[in-house]
Amino acid sequence: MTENGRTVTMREVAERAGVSVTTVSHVINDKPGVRIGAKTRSRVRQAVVDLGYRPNILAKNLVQGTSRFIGLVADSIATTPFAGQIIRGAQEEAWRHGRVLLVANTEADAAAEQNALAMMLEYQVSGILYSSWTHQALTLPPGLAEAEHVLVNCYAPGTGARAVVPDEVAGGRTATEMLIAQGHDRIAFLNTTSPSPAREGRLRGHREALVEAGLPLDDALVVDALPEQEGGYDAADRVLELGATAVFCHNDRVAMGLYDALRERGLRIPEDLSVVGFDNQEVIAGHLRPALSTVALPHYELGAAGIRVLLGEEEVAPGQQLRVDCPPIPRCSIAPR
Amino acid sequence: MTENGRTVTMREVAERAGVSVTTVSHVINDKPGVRIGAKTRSRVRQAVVDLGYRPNILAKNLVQGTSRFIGLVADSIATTPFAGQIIRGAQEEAWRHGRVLLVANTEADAAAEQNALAMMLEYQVSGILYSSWTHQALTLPPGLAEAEHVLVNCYAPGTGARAVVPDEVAGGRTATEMLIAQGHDRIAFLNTTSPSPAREGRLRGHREALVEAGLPLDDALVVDALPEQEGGYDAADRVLELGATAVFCHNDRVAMGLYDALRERGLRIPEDLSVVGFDNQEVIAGHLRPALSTVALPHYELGAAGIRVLLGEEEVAPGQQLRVDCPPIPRCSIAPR
DNA sequence: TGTCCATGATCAAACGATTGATCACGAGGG
DNA sequence: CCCTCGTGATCAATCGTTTGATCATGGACA
Repeated sequence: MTENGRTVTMREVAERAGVSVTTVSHVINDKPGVRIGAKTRSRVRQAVVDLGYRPNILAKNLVQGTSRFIGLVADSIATTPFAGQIIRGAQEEAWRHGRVLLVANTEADAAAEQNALAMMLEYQVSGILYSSWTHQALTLPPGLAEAEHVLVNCYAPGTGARAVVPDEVAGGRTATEMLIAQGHDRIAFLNTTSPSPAREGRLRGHREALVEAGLPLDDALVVDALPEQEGGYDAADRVLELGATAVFCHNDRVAMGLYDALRERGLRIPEDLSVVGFDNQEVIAGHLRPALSTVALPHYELGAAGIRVLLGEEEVAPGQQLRVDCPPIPRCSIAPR
Repeated sequence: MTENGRTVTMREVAERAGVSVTTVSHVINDKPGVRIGAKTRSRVRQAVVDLGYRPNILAKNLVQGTSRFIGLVADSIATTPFAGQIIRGAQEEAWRHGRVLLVANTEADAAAEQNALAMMLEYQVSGILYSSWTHQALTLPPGLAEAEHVLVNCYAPGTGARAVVPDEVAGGRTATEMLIAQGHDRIAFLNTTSPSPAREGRLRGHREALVEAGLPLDDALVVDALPEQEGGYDAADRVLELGATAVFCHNDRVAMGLYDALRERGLRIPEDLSVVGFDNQEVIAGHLRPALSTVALPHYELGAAGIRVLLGEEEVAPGQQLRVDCPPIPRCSIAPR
């Protein structure tokens, strides 16, 4: 719309420039292999700016039979700040490729999910990113198969769907190495109790790091903890009993709880105990005292990589997972032994 | 696309049902005032499901001249979890009205913003929501005026643009009242130092509540604090000197800092000091020990209300603001005097 | 003078729907 | 037997673009 409220069409531009719509189209799109005189070109360009013309992409999509839409269905923007990062990553990467993201959040509601998928298909999306805020295995909704799709932060065994997930194993290794690098050799691991790729993966990485450093594997040092603030708080005594000098917490919230418990016992971080978290949940990790050293879940990258896989810019075989690095975020909660 | 990869068009449905496209269109849209025999109807319906036909909304939009798109430009999904809630609110409300949200985040980059606006206009959005993650005054980007628009969590004085903002004054009053209700009469207010609608509004609301309760206005009780964790941490001594029994913190991060400082001094919340925050930043407020009582910034509602205003469902005069309530979120950090 | 060709621009058919106007047909009334 | 009318369905134009085919013009060349 212009100021007068009406939509300016290509025909109006053509009339003002005294040429045909075809010519206008050719000029605007710089169609190669088409000859338009220099002065005609500039006359058209002038008309375009004079009228404030904007092409109607919908019409363009229609005739070209291609759309620049990519769908993103997220299961919960609500409950977590993480989803926002996935969306942002996907959105910016899509943008870079001249695509537009159609976001739908379905709070784990199957009906809403079907609706969202139907809508996306109606909008002729060229592909769909199906994301989950927590790294997990899941079954795909019917309908998803009707478009090209890539899973983000989740995977669907046996479906042949390609997925982009965080590299939990490498992440667990990284966290542990951050502690080992400072000379710690008795490291407790507050791992979550609920089975998940995160639980298994981080544990494996943790062990790999210990083995690599020639440290003993002591199962007693791996203690169960609810993956929340309470878990860390409650596990504090156990950690102290074990005589650990450093703790790898399954996530930042657990670390937060541990902080509180230690403070109440008059212990200092990192002087008395070094702590490393996981997730890099900004508001927590960045604002604890001392700021929490942690390992980041690469949500932004997951979203962005999802788009790249969808657009074929990054190769992933059917049924395979692309594992994205979890980078270390050193802050102030680790001291040398 | 169906399994065979091709897009099913209305013509194919028509052929299979042995009728014209017109008839198919009429049946699918249940066009009132049009007569189609019962058996033809069901033949068409059957063909639709057989072929897995989905209407091409782009074509529909084109001929009808209306689009179901609404644009949302957000200045930073990146730096804050709040933006996510605005997006979610807008998205769900748009959805309820059968609209689709086109999200663009422009990290305060003017060029990106222009791009985003251009893109949205090309997609024939029927309106644009322009949002900021922090409640503030700002100047509108050129181009925004080309479509109907509503500002969310910000306002632009002198432009006549309608805005939806949180009711800071009422919020400040609410927070203070939560403390007064428990018998507190000497209440410190750790207010931010940076000028903003939040600073002025919450202070005004704070004062209104005191006056209403017949309490004295003591300017000494309003102390400056950086609106971060550090601000709260550093202000702890001052609060204790003042002999306040309760503290209203400008935001949850400030409260978090105050928590730390008090814990270090061996003081307990809420027994020794009652605390109320502002923002209801989930990860913080919900996970502090004790959980922080606070006042919520209604980000979800802001987004949703923005859509309603845009769609004319909620009346707001040009240049006026719609103020959205900031509801109290009682948790465990306030004790009776 | 007639032919050929490069140049510059237009024609017209699509894309996939919607929609007001129109048509074919048989029944009922006069 | 003709006219009218209700019923059921189709015709054809339209939305704003793109795009392969086509046309008009004038200069170079034989």
